[in-house]
Amino acid sequence: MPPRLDRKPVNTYHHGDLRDALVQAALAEAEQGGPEAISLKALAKQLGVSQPAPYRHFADREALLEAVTAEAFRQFNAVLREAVGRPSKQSKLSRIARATLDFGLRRNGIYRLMFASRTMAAVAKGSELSNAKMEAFGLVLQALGDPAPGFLRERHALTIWTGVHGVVMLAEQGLLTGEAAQISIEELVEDLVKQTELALSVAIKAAGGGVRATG
Amino acid sequence: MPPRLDRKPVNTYHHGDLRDALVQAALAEAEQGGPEAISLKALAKQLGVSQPAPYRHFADREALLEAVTAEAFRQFNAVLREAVGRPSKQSKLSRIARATLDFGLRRNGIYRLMFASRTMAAVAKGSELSNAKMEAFGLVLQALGDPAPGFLRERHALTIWTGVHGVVMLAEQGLLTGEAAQISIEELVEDLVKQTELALSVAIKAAGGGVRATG
DNA sequence: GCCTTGAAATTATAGCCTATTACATTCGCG
DNA sequence: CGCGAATGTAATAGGCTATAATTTCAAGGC
Repeated sequence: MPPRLDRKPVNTYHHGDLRDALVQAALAEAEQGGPEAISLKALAKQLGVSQPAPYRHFADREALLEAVTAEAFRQFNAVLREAVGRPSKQSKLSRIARATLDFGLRRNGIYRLMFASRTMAAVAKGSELSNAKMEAFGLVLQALGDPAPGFLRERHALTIWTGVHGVVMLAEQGLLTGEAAQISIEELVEDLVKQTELALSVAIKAAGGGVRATG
Repeated sequence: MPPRLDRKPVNTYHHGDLRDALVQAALAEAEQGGPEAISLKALAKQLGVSQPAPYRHFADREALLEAVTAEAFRQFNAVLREAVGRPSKQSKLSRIARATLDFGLRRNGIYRLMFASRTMAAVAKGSELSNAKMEAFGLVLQALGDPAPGFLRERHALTIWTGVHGVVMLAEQGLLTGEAAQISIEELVEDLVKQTELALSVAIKAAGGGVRATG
């Protein structure tokens, strides 16, 4: 673990905390223009160091993206936790879905970094990134509450997860605006939540008897 | 010097059909490595022309990507039409969903080009690309059948559309494999379809009385 | 049949970017 | 204080997009 020092732009030759500065700056960059907007060279210039300096801290561009994505997931998870914890009349599931939608639309560049870039594909299982990702999914799972049997919860959590993801991605591409969609995006997500809750209640009722195991 | 390609052109200096050759070659490239694998320089070399040659036919890289995406949508639409037309015991909706899933997983590079790249975002409304996209959505809409009132159909078509999209994207990122998912991807999509059909039937029943119009 | 003309392709070049190598500087610990 | 490890720099190679100026070719008017 690299030591997390306080922010110190003091030094001249040694930056002090270039690694963290790079991650933060890259995150800001991605927020504007998405993953492809992250340029090591530009970041180095912005931070006042030479171009190759970042390579002291990251093997290559992909390694930086991975670290940035991990940080992004941490922020995302914080948002989800807040949404779950907040007292509300709405169901936890609805709150999670809305929070995700909101994050995905408002901070779309970062969202794409997390869910729509090639970065995640080849990431190791025990990595901090992988863990952060799993935690996010765990929060959705949790939001479905206790009543549902394990495998049902997982299944419906995935449905919500993928559904909201789809909405965000397509909305951001303009595929949900124009002639195609006279429906507001919020309504769409709300429908998704209701559908899932409906299906879940039906499934629970039906599962009173024997239940087949998935495998 | 380089042997003439398998396409039709017979000419030496003038390629004969460079534009189309570029689109086809780029599509093949994207099939392997996704949108980011498309390099004008590499394509030019592969086709035996100089690097700047492609710029005679496309203003910039983005313009090529747009043309390639349009072609990809044409192929996708053909697959969907086939799925809808094919006689089957399963519902049209289910067939559409499965066909989309299959396309999204098997030809993932192309799928990402269509649905997960920045290309679509800034595309004009009347363009061939935009039209091809709308046609795809229309096919989903069609698959929901007549029974549902217009706005309900649209809403549920979007739910399916976004849901399957989410499944494909997350699956391809490995977010649906490992500890998280003991559920098979196919099951997930099947659930999605059933959920939608269930919700649709409930909604239709409920809509027997007054129906509010969506803005 | 020549000869102009414009489309298509070429060479040359500029400017980004990632990444590596070899060298310089600073930190911090004994 | 001094030395090694960590950190940063300069120089460089190579890939990419894109533009400018030039050359080649095909075709139609005369």
